[in-house]
Amino acid sequence: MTNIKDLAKMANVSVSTVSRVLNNHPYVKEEKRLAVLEAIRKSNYQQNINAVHLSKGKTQLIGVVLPFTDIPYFGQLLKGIASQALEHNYKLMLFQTDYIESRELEALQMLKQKQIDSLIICSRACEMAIIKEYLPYGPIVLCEKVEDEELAATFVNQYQAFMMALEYLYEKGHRRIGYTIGRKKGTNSHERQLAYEDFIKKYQLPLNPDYIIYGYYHLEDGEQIVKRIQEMEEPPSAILVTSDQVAAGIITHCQNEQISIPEELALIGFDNQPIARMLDITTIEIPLEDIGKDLFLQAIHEEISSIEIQAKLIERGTV
Amino acid sequence: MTNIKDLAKMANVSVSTVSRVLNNHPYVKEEKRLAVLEAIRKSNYQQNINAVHLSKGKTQLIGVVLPFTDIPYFGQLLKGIASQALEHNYKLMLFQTDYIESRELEALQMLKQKQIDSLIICSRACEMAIIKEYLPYGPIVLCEKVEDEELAATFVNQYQAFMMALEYLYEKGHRRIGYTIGRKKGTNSHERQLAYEDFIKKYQLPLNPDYIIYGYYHLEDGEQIVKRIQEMEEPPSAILVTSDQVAAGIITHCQNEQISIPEELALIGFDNQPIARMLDITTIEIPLEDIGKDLFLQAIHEEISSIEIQAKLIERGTV
DNA sequence: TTGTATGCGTTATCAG
DNA sequence: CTGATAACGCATACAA
Repeated sequence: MTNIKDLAKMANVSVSTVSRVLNNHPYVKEEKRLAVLEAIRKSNYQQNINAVHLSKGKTQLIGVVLPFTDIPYFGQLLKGIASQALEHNYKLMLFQTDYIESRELEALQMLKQKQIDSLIICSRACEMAIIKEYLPYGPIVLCEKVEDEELAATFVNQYQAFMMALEYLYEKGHRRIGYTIGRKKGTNSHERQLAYEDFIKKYQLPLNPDYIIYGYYHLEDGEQIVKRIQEMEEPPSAILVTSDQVAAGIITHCQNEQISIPEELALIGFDNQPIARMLDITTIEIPLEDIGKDLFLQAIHEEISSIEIQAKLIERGTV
Repeated sequence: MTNIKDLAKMANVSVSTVSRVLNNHPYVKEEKRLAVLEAIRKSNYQQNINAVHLSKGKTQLIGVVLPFTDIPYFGQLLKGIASQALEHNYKLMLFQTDYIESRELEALQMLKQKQIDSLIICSRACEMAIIKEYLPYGPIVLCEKVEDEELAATFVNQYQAFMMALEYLYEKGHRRIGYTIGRKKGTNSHERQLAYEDFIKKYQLPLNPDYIIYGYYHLEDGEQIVKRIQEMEEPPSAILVTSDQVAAGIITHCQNEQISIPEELALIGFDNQPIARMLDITTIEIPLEDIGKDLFLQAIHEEISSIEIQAKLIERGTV
């Protein structure tokens, strides 16, 4: 492998000049520049990027932490992130965590080790306090509401989104309303729960703990959910499903079971994924790809900002 | 940031000894080891991984090239790859290409620049010849049938899989059989086409070019496909759909259009994704996660191997 | 078992 | 505009 030293020799200049040419610095006589370029051409020179990284202390690499890669929600987020990474000449380092804390720590560690310049955490299992410990080592961007001034974030106002959906169902006459959610933990889940509780209180509805159904992420989970609902003494007349995928699963299973939607069970999905349009699912639109883009931009910019995204209700046929 | 030099001073040893402790080398007196460990503890030392990379000429990073991140097919492949990466202490660098050649080249470039140790190409747009040029710089693993001895690959025998599906449809009495596919280009597509042509020839069926429908990847594409079929003078009685996602889309749209499956249109999906089980889709099972694992293992092993995966027909209700 | 010296390939500083 | 030379932080051959 030829290096800049070799190039310098070939072009009869110093390594500094070679470096200048390589980095498009001004103040290089055209003549020497051409000589260097010629040497590069002839030698099939290839920059060793690790040396650049070491020397500069930067890697042009952004870490992306997400629990699952095979869930469309994260796939779309990733798509947005990747599109901007490409545009800004950054590369992505992927950390698929399965919500296992140690894996999230590994990603944070990479930040500390300077293998990545900043870290985007799409969803996390570990404590916020731990994350904050790593702030000195580089920007960290989250995809959830965060009160801390030191942390950048792009997030959906989940409280408002949830409340909007609940109010809509109430307007439509529903009084027994439940919701399904991926996991109980997490800021987003918490925000939603708050909205739910406030809603319940506002209209003085009974709080039935069975109506909060969690642990489901996938299309195929719809079956389980429907089963659980069917087993209830007083099943909900409507449910908020925090993923269109799961909503689609529920609908499909209901068809098999001859449960008519929305008559017997109304539902509102989340995200407005293609499948929602397809199955005519009333849903809360969340611009995941755009959020991904914002997340990336925040990861490479110095200023710490907090971007709140408003969700939108899309009325279709499941309510 | 403290470095090994500082540690050496603190522990009253040489940098080599520090390095040895860091890398668990033998031949270090317990006493000195403890001194170093203590220094590490006290100093909040953090190894600069870029320096390690430069020094070693390796990065413990594997590149993954794939066109889309929001298609379950690739999500599952990625899941398998990621699981093994984790197990073997490698990190992943993601290249989302949208089948744009220049992006694939970028990934290959990274290999040349030694930013990644090897490259897994899940699907490609560029010529094989180009890929082969980069072979000197590190292992390249493909996810398609490849005759070249220098290239590692894990792939599904698409010809056999396709033929199996076609024969099954023939047995069931179908004579007008079409298929939908993501793109016309690509080894996998080619293999499938070969199988299709051989099948047509074998049973002396008419070759209707309209029956080969390409350009569709997503669930929501089902609508388009059904429309195209409906517009045909002599529509196929059965189609092979090379993605369960698309198959699901077709089924959903057929329900809206009151087209009964399998009576009016039979179909066989591909991959055996959760959605296939859900919608009771007859499909060709492809163990994507396992393939992903194999791809990764090939990427880190020296020996070049070629692993052929057999697909399996799963009989359900759409034929 | 330990330390010295050198190399890894670049960038950056500073003097000219 | 150009070139020496010192970082960057670590690994390792070699000597002891």
